[in-house]
Amino acid sequence: MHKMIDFILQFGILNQQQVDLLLSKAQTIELKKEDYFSEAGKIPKYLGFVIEGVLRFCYYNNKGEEITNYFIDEGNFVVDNQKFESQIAASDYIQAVTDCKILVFSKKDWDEISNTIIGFPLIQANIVKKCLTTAMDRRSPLISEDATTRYLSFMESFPSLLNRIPLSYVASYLGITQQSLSRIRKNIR
Amino acid sequence: MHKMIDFILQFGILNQQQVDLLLSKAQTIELKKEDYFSEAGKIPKYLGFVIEGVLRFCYYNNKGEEITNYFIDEGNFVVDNQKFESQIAASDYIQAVTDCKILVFSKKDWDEISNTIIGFPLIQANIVKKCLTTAMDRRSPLISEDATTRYLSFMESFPSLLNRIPLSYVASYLGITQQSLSRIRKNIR
DNA sequence: ATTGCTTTTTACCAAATGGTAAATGGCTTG
DNA sequence: CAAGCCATTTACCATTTGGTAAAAAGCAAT
Repeated sequence: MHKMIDFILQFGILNQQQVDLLLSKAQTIELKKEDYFSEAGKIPKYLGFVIEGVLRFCYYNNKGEEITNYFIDEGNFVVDNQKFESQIAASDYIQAVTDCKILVFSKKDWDEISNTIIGFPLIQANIVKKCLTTAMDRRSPLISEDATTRYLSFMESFPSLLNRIPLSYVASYLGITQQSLSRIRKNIR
Repeated sequence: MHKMIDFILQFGILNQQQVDLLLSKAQTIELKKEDYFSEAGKIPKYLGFVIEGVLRFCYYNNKGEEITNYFIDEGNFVVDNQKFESQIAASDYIQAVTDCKILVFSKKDWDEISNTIIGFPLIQANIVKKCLTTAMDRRSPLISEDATTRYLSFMESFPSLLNRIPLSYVASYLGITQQSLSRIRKNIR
């Protein structure tokens, strides 16, 4: 539980009463591998903080290929930002890559927290900013480099994920086929 | 001037006095093509709103190649977010691609605005969120598609830029060589 | 240990992209 | 108009990556 509070406290100060309010609203859910946290076409129900496990953002492109956009692991918030906030149907799936334990807040509870704790909307906006910036910094270099460099860069971004997620997801994250990634790993060894 | 106010008003309400404060702090600067708005290794001086012209974010990768990361055109804020806010040396260059007219705020003035107008920090955070989300939505699809699709997607993202910026910048934005882009354009015709 | 299932690696050839260099086209300046 | 400069296009071949298919390896259940 406290991991989440520590995370939030990086972005603003909360007193004990406010921490208690937050924790009182949090529910724990468990997802099995391949379960969806939220689905394209549906309005996201929850904002979550990952206690254990790995999730991925993914979607289907024009050609029907499944593309992995991003990974989220322990100690991070997982949420379809724009869509949760405005309660609009999502365009991405958020799927458990491993079994997951996630602390979640419903939209209603989250709004109540936002309305009760002065300054919470700013804290929240700053968390989102941080997450988006990190995502951007990880994702951008993947465009202008060759596949080998992209894979090395992935390993730097997500060192703990390497042996926990299928190669096919990594390949799609890197924008190459699984076969190419396999070949690249062979050459690196 | 009003374009900027309109932009801000999407994210929160300001009264006339607050609008006047903002405008009183804004200075207009002009950049010639290829001038830098901010430079890698230097602390960003300004936060700006582009009145006229196009700028690009770029950096040099390990191999010394110049990579264009993003374009900013009229009607948008241009700022090295994290770095301006925390006054840390930037890692990217922000360069004028065409002659530009930009409304700028110094860090000192911007802070004064933030401290004076209640709720302005939240407005600001929401603007940044919006810009980052847009950037992310434009940038992400570039990874998992072939070069032709990436170019088509670029044209959708920045329709007004096509005939205003050198092909080499677009190519680097798309992660391909100028020659490949030229070939792709030929095939599309 | 064996079976069946899934993931990963290989292999083969086709297609796309990179790298070097030269040709073309467009624009500015004298 | 010509000369010079820069951006863009082409051409050529080497390299990388994709697509299809099969083999190998890992893993779980019996």
